[in-house]
Amino acid sequence: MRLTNTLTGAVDDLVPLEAGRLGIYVCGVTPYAESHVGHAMAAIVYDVLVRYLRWPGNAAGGYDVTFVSNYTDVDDNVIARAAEVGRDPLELVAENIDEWEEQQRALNLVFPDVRPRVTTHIETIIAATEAIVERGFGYATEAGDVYFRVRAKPDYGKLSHRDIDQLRSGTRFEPGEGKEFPLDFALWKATKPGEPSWPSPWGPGRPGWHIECSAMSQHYLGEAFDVHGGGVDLVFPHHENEIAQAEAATGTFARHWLHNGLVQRDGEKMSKSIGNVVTVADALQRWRADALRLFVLGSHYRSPANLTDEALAAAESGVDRLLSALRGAPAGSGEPVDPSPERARFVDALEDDLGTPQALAAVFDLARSVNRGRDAGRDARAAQAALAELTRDVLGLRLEAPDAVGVLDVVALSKLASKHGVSCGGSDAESTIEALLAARTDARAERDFARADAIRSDLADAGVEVADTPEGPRWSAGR
RNA sequence: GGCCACGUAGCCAAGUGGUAAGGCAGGGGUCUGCAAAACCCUUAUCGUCGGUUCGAUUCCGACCGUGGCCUCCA
Repeated sequence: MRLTNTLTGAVDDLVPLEAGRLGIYVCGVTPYAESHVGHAMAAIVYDVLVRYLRWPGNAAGGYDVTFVSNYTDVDDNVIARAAEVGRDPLELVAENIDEWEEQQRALNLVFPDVRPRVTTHIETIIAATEAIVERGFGYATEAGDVYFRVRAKPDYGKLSHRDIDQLRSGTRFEPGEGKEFPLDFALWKATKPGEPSWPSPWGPGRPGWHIECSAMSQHYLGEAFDVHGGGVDLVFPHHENEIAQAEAATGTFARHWLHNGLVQRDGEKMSKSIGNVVTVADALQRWRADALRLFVLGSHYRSPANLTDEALAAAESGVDRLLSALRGAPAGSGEPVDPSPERARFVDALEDDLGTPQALAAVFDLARSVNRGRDAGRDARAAQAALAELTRDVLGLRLEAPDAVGVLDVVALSKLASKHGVSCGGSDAESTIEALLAARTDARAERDFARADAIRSDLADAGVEVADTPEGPRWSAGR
């Protein structure tokens, strides 16, 4: 598989350090506030990457992937936010993590194998900081802070492709207290009153930003590992600093750096100041998880994804299209529909820098083949199975018919039954609907289309869509 | 101000030195009692202006526009 590597600026082959195995670390969220669709986009991108890499159908026959993604559960943002709302920082964080994990389930995301948190890896982080200091890449101040010595690392800036001089000019890096150089950044921050802190060789304090990711990723994946990912906004300084730290401590680090584009709302940056942030909770309220996923996968992961109501409506329709192609599996006769051309295109697309838009095009073409074959009375079962495999296993779509009964109003339905003079066999929604449909089928047989259409339209008002098929009426509940 | 992306049909979005995937929406048709779904047909010359080339949407330059990073951020 080929993937764009920010470090080299090229599309590089993904060559595992150990044959058949891959270690992937993705920067997770800092759970100081509600998660937004940007987090969801990143999560979906790396979810599909991991699903694809594990999939036996990929060009390498499937990798054994270890997927690690962290929670930075203590940092400046967390502390500031907790103070703002007058809550305990760790409690606030726990709540946001719980909510996000519930949403991850709703989004059908594969959980990382390890979800390390800063607060449970303080020892690891202190050890990494000590290694950096011992090797001369870090220094402690009298105040009990520890800084990374940027000038000790001549290749600092190699990820974001900038140099130290360029960074220093034209910016407002403030020479912090005790810093040797304006660009030096904190590995360890001495505690301030009211902040969570842990004992360390430099006194009580807490980890700086950046260090948790280099320490925890190496802890779980080894000093050198395959892939490190995150949003483009993390390239500098976060990932740049991670590289500096990890290489300072161990001489090696991640080989392949992946960065996803950011979500925009109606062509504008999503930001709290503009007030256009769409939270995951909002999004899940308005759109199906499958539609959100289809929306994200419809543009290349490195491009910005412009979230508009129209784009999501299109994605919703796209989901329905796939859903209807997966419905029913007539055996048919004659030449079976062969899914292999689309399957090959799908694999080729993903092999080439995770080309989900083209993979999706192959999927939609396969859906058309299924429908076409089915209309022609051919055996479309194999094609349908392939479609289900590609969409569900690899792209992580659920493509389940909506949970019918739960959302229906039983009382309204039984009123309908009496309106149409139908007695139902049971008191549940399902049997009421069946009874109404039976009455409609009778009406149609008697060519009483007025009555048949009235039943259909009343059911539609109650949220039940009715479609006539050669096998008889089929109903489904809308969302 | 510095660094870097992007600008493709009504909307979203791929892609290529030799006249442009897919989705949604629209138009026409088939099927249906009528619908729905499905199927078939149909809808672009690729921001502007120059340059290189036999030929550019694809390469180079300028300009305009949008976005990202340089400070917290997926």
